[in-house]
Amino acid sequence: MDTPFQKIGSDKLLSGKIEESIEVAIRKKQYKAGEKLPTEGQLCKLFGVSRTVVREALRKLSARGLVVIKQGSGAYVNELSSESAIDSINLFLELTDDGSLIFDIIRARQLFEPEIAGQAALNRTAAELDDLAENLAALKASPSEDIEGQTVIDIRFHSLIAKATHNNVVALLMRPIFENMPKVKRSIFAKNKLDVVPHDQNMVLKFHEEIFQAIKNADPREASHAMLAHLKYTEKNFMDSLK
Amino acid sequence: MDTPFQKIGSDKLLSGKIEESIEVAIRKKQYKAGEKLPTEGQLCKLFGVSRTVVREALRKLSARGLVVIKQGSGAYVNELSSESAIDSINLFLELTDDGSLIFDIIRARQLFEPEIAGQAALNRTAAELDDLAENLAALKASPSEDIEGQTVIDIRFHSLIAKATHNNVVALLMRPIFENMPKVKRSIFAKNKLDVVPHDQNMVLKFHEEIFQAIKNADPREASHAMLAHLKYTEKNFMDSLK
DNA sequence: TATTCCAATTTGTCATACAACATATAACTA
DNA sequence: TAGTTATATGTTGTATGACAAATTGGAATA
Repeated sequence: MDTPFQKIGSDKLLSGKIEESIEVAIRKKQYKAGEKLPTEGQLCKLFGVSRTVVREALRKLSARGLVVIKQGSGAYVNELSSESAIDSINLFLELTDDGSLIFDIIRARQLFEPEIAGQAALNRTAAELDDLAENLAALKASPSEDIEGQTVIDIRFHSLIAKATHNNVVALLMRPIFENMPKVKRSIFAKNKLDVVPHDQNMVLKFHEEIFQAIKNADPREASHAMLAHLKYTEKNFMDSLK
Repeated sequence: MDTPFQKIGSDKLLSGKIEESIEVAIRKKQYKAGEKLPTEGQLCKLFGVSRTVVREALRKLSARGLVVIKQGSGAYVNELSSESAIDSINLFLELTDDGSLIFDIIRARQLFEPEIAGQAALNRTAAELDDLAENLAALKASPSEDIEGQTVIDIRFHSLIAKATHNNVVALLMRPIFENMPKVKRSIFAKNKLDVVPHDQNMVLKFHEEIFQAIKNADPREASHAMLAHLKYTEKNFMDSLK
């Protein structure tokens, strides 16, 4: 029977309480990134619990990417990389994929990336333009049969643009989308003859160059437009491959 | 000294290996959502390790939201909610916030939400229109001093529109943005007199109604336009509060 | 000074015991 | 019989002690 009452100290388990306690300390930056936490033994005394409990709490924190545990050394507050957060999103997308994930990725890109390109055109620095130019050169130099390599370069191109918005939230949220691009690409080339590959590489290069020029020219409308054209082409390519 | 070689069995630790093994089984859907995993004792025999190791592996999986452990009962594959993934993103944003988070949130919304509103205008169902109408009524009925309550309703309005795109990726990625809206709102009203509150509530209501009408009329351009106007107003409101 | 070696510290794993909780079965009561 | 209450069993939670494996820092050595 359900009652209208909420659970109070919802995490009854000791390991949960200790996990939370340490997490709060980290969030309050009482322990800074890279800093060493007390040893397991010290934590046992501090909390008055067994080593079992402390270890399980630390394991949970490490699973969430908050701390890194080094055997023989200690537990350290993680130099927070976004990896665990992104992985978490990607895991969720993969497990809940009912077959629509690839389509959703393609459509999401069309919604978001044109605006991102426009914003990048307004905010990009000279250094970021250099990075983009270097990326174009890499794609040009890539052997046409190396699809995996081209995909890596392609992802980097779009990631660089997202970063050039100078908006951390945008750059972060786009990463799960970019990291799923290989799935789309594999699905395109899986059932296709290899003779279409060089053609595709040239087309991608052409689109990337247009986008780059617009961003270089600080022309948001053109950047947005070029990006949308690029993504529409990718979608058409994908749809054709389904037949 | 770094070597060019990658680590092979990167997770040397037993608990890590077992965690990965169970994770793979779940990803391959050999264990479906809600299903019970073998007991700790059985897993010990299966992997030939101690209970300590098995328990730590299960703890890590539970910290990542893949399994739920119930004392006295067993470990179950989690009906995957997106909560842990979203929490993970929010934690990262909070810990890496250098003061620009609120600004990035505001700008990200201006980039993404107009397009989302446009897409929602194209794809929304009748049921989704009903939900939106209900949400508008709730905002209208909300006591003007209940800012927290209005914020909850506000978040739900924008979440409903994101869902109405029928794009799971879009709906998921917008959630960290929406869940940070209270920070913006608190910052607006923190230094302001309370007499501006009713005015703001009326303005928000007006914008929401415009957006709703456009979505109802299946007019993507107008929906997008109304959404942008709404967000520009919010930004202005926020900027004014900084003085 | 620079290197090697060793001892202390710290985390990793194992084994055992018991407590707390959940579940199914049996016994009991109306 | 139906419903409730004990009871027994299985499962997870916690504690303790022991030893292995890795790291670290200082002592011994060249």
